[in-house]
Amino acid sequence: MTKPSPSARERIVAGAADMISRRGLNATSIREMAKHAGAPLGSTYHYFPEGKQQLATEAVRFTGEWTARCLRKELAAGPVAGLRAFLTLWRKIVVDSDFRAGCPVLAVAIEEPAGDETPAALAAAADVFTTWESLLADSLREHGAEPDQAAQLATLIVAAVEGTVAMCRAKRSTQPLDHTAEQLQALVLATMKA
Amino acid sequence: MTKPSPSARERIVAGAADMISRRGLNATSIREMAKHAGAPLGSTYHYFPEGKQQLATEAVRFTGEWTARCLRKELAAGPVAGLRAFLTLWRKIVVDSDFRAGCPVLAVAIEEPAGDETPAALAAAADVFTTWESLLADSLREHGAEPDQAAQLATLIVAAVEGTVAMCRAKRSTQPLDHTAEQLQALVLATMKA
DNA sequence: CACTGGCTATAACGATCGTCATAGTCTAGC
DNA sequence: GCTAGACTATGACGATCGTTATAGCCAGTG
Repeated sequence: MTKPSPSARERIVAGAADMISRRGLNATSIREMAKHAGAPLGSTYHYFPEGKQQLATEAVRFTGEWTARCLRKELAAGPVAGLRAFLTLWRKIVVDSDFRAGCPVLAVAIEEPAGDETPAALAAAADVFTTWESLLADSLREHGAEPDQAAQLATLIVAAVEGTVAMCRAKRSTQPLDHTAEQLQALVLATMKA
Repeated sequence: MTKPSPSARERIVAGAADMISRRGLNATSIREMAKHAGAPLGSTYHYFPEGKQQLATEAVRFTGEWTARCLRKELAAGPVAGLRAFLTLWRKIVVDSDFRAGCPVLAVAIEEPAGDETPAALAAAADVFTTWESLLADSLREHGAEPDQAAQLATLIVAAVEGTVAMCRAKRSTQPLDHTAEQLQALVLATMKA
């Protein structure tokens, strides 16, 4: 059992998530993903026999789980801490990339399939959004929020953060994140108190 | 004939905005945009000599102005009415397209340029976001909101709506829009009252 | 009438796409 | 050593991309 420092497969998935978050799914070629991960093109189809759809699906799930893990850990200290961690996580991605990277889940959610079937990657994006919402909503409920208020606010948080990250990229400024952070934090506090 | 039907140029821009909102910028070819508008490929480069970047830029501006016009009109009846119109506008686009269309401004904002220069289309997207925010913030201020609260809330509204539309597409459900609408409406009311 | 300029029609350019096929290399277990 | 299977290397396939070039049509003006 070779025990890989990030195995080639993992490197490809992580790199694909990064590239998709910058250029979008359709604009990122499999050749570039392979090169970015230092892997040969042939390996890509060895690890992901279903091709680009499979790779995109795994990249979405990878980002979703990584973020969910971070969220889960910080939510132990309460919804406000979780919210702050969520915001900090995306702020770091935006700033570190000089406003060039965003959320690969959003990028995949926005591009329609060629045919009319629902691609696996889109379904994976929906799952990721739902997971994030559930984590936030559960924590809010545990801290005194009304059940439906908690669900609504969780949706608002996820949607607002995704939208804000995109706005920061367009404006090449973190001001939108500052605004959204203030408003969401106040709203979470108010919802918990009620 | 004053203007028998939208001119060929306008049809191309409007069609491009629609296609970009469905498939993303990079996945929409100029050939498809021309065909979708019933125009020959040659005409595209006649009307838009700078190529795809120019067409994308005009599509973003077109959507931005169309939406701003709608927003301006409804904001005359106050921030709550404006918010409701904004939400209704995007809900209609999502539902009428059977969850296949979204916001072309967001789609353009998310895709990085090939080189490292800032493409005109991205700058246009930033302008559109800023315009929408200003309309909302001004109206909020006119109705009793604190100036910085108004700016923050305006950013939150635009970001949340953009993100929510994307979530609705992924989930193939309007529930995210319902959640976001409730939360934002309550927040606008509370901000005005304060 | 000829002419001009906006628009169309058609074909081509090199590049790159997703995918597949095939042969070669490496390594673990017998 | 030898073989099986995991991985790499290489190259090709048809298609489509953004863009350009060139020739043709067809109003309106003189």
